[in-house]
Amino acid sequence: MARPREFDPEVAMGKAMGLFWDVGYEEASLAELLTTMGITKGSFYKAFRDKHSVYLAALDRYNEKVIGSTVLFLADASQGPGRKRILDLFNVVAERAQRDGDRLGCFLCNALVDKAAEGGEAERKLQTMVKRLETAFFKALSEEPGSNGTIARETARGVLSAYFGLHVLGRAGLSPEMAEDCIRQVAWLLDKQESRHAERLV
Amino acid sequence: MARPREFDPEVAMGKAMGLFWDVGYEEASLAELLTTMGITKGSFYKAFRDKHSVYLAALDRYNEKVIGSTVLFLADASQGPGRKRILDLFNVVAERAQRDGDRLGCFLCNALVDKAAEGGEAERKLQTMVKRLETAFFKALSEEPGSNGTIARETARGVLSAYFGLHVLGRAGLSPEMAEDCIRQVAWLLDKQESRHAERLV
DNA sequence: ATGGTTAGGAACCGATTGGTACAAAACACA
DNA sequence: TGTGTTTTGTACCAATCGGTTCCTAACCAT
Repeated sequence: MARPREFDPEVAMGKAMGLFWDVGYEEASLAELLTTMGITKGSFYKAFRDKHSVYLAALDRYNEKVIGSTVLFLADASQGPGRKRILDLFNVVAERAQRDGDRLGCFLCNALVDKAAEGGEAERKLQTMVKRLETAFFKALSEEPGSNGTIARETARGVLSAYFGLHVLGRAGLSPEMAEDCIRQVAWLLDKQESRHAERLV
Repeated sequence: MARPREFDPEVAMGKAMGLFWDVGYEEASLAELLTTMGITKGSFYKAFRDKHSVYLAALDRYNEKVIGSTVLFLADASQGPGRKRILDLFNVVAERAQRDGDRLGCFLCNALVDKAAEGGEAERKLQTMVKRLETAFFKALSEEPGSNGTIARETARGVLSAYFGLHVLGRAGLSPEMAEDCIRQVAWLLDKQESRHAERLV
């Protein structure tokens, strides 16, 4: 009994997330946001509250879609052992960073550095996402029999920081050799954890 | 034979660097920049070109002062072996990140993520800074007799990515346990390199 | 066809953006 | 004490910021 929307709020939010992901909160002007969403001001303010709430929603969306699928991948035993899944993830990240024109990096990582997040609701969202990633790594590392929780936790955190580090390096243009070497170090961390577990089993 | 400056451009630039470091380029409005520099518009535009050139100068200053002293520290053999110097550096970073109110992180890391850098002169500056840090780690790792260049290079790059990763985690509020675990992983990477060198000496 | 209801778009808002113009103020030198 | 030169502060600028208002267009139900 009224005029229907001409756009899909879901896909518009997707576009919005892409922009915030790419350029951050402040750098994304409302005008730019509107053109990338493909709607005009009227529709925007009818459908959403304001720019900031769209940013928060974009963070939620990233949590659901991107973090969600990486967590799923890290938990998917059909993809091989935990060690392999983690390395595969890193390889995907490195490959994407090397595709030219693709300097998105990781929205979570970018937003952590972006000052827009500080203090408010955004910061809490970011912290829960960090926690989610950490425990995803942890679980992938804990699945082997004989694994030790403390050791797996340590390793997971080291892997997490390497994960963010690789993304940061990706923002500056990541050479294939650099990427390869970074990933090799992660592989060492994983090997180290395996051998420490083995020691405990003796 | 004319009116002298009432401010020291050197210290004003220092304040400017602090602001850009803290909040990034876009987020630092000219008005905010002026108040933190302690000068007014007239003096600003007489002494400097514009906001962007001050940003570039701030990057240069960071390169000279902060990166410079880090590189010096990493090269200072009187501070103990290379392995210890690297771990000491990481501990300093972690401690600073845990002091509350101190969420600066690393200007280089922040600027890499900040979209303001992309494409222009800023990006080149950032890339040279990254390279400088990498070779500083590399040299610290290469000083031991019997060390292998390829292995040291790999390790240096892994350490570099962990370095950035720790800074990113610091922006989100770094718990002491998280910091401890991250640093322990770096220690493992360094141990790994030592044992690989030892193997080659057999 | 028509009335009720909502979306869309453009005009408009005050505030703020980075930057310029210019007059007054403060010094060095004569 | 002038006088020339530079800094300083203020007034001003167009452009853009995020956001509101309001009228028209478009749809559904009757």
